[in-house]
Amino acid sequence: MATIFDIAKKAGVSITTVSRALNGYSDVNEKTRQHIMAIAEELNYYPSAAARSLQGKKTNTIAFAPLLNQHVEAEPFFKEFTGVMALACFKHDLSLLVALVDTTRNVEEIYRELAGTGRVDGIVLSDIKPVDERINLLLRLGIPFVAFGRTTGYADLNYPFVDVDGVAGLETVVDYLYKKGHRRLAYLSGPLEMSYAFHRYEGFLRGLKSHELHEDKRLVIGNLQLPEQAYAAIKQIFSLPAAEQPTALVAGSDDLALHVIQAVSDNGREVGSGPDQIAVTGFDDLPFAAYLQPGLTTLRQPITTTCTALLELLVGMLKNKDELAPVLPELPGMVRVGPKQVLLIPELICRESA
Amino acid sequence: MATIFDIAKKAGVSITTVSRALNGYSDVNEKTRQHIMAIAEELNYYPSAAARSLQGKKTNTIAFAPLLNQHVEAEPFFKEFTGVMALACFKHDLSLLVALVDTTRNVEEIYRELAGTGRVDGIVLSDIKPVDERINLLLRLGIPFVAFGRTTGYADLNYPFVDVDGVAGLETVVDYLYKKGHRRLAYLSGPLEMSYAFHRYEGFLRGLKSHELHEDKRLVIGNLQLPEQAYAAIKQIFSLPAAEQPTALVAGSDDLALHVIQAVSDNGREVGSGPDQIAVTGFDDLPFAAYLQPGLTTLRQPITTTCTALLELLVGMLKNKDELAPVLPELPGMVRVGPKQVLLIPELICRESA
DNA sequence: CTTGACTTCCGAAACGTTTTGGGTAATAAT
DNA sequence: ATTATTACCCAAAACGTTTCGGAAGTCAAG
Repeated sequence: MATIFDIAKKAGVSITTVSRALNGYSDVNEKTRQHIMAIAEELNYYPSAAARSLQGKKTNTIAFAPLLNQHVEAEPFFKEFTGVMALACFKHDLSLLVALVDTTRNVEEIYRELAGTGRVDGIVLSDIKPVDERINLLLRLGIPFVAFGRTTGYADLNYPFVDVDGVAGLETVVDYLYKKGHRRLAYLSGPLEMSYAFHRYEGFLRGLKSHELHEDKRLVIGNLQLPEQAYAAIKQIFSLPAAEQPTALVAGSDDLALHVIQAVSDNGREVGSGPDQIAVTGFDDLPFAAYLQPGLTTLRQPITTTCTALLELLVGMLKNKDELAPVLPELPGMVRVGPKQVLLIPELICRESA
Repeated sequence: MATIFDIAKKAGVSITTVSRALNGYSDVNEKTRQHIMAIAEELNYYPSAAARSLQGKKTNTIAFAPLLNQHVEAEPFFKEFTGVMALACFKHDLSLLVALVDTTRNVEEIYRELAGTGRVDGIVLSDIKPVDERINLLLRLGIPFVAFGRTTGYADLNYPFVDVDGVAGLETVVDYLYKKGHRRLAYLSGPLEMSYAFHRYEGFLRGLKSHELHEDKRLVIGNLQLPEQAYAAIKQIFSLPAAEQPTALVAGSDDLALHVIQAVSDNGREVGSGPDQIAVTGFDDLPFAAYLQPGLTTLRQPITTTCTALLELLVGMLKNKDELAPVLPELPGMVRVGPKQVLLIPELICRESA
C-alpha cells in the first residue's frame, strides 16, 4: 500500500505538502497540487483510516448496537431495521458498523469499548429499556449517540432520541376496535422490560379508559416472546367462559400477531372482522403483514423516517460539537417533543383481520 | 480516555511492560501483571483500535459490501441476509461493517478504499456478476475476501466462494413440475447480468432438456426487477393463444413470484396446484413465502449455513496467512467443489402454489 | 569466581497521518 | 531602501499502540 511518504518522495516535496494538497488546503500551489494528485492516483493511494483516526479525525462510521435477545435470529423487525439503517447511512456517506451486544456480558464494557477504541464517530442505541443505564453511561463518557426508543421516566428525557409513539398507536387501535363494536379486548404483550412494549401496553390501557372500558387482568398476557408462549396464552384465553371471552385480540407486534392468528385457527376459531370472527391486530407492519390470511390490520412503523431522523440528529451532533440543536427537517408524522427529541406517529393500516 | 501511558505512570512501569502485560506475554511477572490489569480496569482503559491497527494488528472487523441496486430498498433478501450475517459475525466475535457500494461510482475505487484504509481485515463480496472485475482486483491487491456467489466462467474459479447452487435448484423445480404433469413452463428471470439469475436460468434450461422439453422463447422473460415489469410480462404471456399458454410459471426469486401471483389473479386466473390452476414457484424461501395465499412452493436458500461457511472460510484465511486451505467443517447440504469453494444445495419446499 | 541461562523489565523505533509553528522568497506598500 | 504582506513550503511533534533488541538482576552449574 502506498503511503504519503511514497508520494512525497516521488513528487519531491515534503509529506506535509502532500497531506495539505490532498486535503484541499489553500497554501499549496495549484500546480504542485495537480502533480501530487496525479501521483496519488497513479500509486493508488488511500489514506490509512487508522492513522487518520489516530489524529482525531472522523471515521465516518457509526455503530448500530442493538441488544442481542435470545431469539433475535427470528426477529424480523431487527432485520428490517438494520437493512433500512444501512441504506440511510449510505445516503449520508457513512459506513455502518453493526455490533450486536451480548446482554449476558457486561454491557457497559461493550459500549465503552465501542466508544473508547475510536472506531466510530457515534452510536445508534436501540432496544431501550424503561430505565437504561447505557444512556447515562454514554452521556457521562461524552460519546455522541441517539436512541431509537426512549426511557419511560418523563423526568430525564434529556438525551436525543427518536421513537415511534406506541402509546398513541395503541390508543388508535383500541379506538378503532371500539368503534367496530368490540367491548372485550385482550392484550398480548411483548417483553415488558422493553420500553416499546411498556408504552404500547400503556396506550392500550389509555384506550380502554377513554372509552370507559375496564381492564380484565385475565385478558392481558405480558412478556411473550416465543411462539409456544403465544399459543399457550391464546389457549388459556379461549378456556374462559364464553361470555367472558374477548372479541378482539390486540398483539403488541406483528410477530406476536402472527402466532396469535395461528393459535386462533388452531383453536377452531376464525380471524377476521366479521360478526362471528375474532379480530386480531398487530404493530409494525412488517412486509409479511400484508400477505397473511386474512391481511393483518396493524400499525405501520415508519422505519425509513425513523432512520432518517436518527441519522439527521446524529450527524447534526457530530458537526456541531457545541450544544446547538441540530436542524432536524420536518418529517411527515413527526411530533417534536424537545430540541433533540422526536416522536413519530404510527399509521393504522386497516386490512381484513380486524 | 485513558491511554497506555496513564497506566504506565500509575503503575510505575514502562509502557512496554503495560502493553505486554495486557497482551498476555510471558515475560512479565505475574504480580506486575495483576497490578497493571487492576489499574487498567480502574481507569476504564480500552486500547485504541486506530493505534492498534496502525501497528498492523487485526481490526476484528469484516466488511459486507453488497452492490446497491436501484431498488435495494425493496430487496427483502438483502435485509434477510444482512441480518443473518450480523448474527454470524457476532458468533465469531467479529464486527460487521456494512458498506453498500454505489455502482454509479467507480467500483474499483470503493473496494480499494475499503481494503486500503485498513478498517477491515477482510471482505465478503456479494452480488457477483458472470464476469466480475472486483474479484481480480482483490486478488491482485492481496486483500482477503470470500464471495457469496460465483462467476460463470468455469475456468477461473480460483478464489474462495460459497454459492447456493441455482442450477441444481431449478433443475429440481422443473423436475418437480414435470412430474406433476406440467409440460409448458414459463420462466421469469431476475436481472441476468447477475450470476445468480444466470445460473438459475441455466438450471431451468437443463431441467427442460433432461425431460426433452424445448424452450419456448415467448415464455422466457428476462431482467425483471420492478413489479410493473412482472405484471407486464404476465399479461403478455396470458395474451398468447390458449393452447400455447404455460401451465406453470417459474420465477427466479420469491420477490418475483410475489408479483407473479398478484398478476395472475389480476388476470382472472387462479394460482395453485389443481388442474385448472396455474402453478407458481419461487426461489429463496423468504419468511413471507409461507404466508402467501396460496403458500409458495419455493427453493430454500440456506442463508444461515451460507453465512457460516463464508465466515469460516474468511477467518480461516485470516488466521493462516500461508496458503493452507482453511478447515471448513462439513455442513448439511454442502458440496465441496474446491479447497475453498463450496456449493450449497437449496431445498425444495412444497406448499400449495405448485 | 566465571559463565550461561532465565526472568523481568525497558528505551526507542515504527506504523501513517495531521497539525503547529514556523521559514524563505517574492511581491506590494511605505 | 525598508517593511509588510503574501504565497508556498517544510521540520518536527503528536496521536496510542506494538515490537525489536537489549539490559540488569538472579540463580545454578562448572
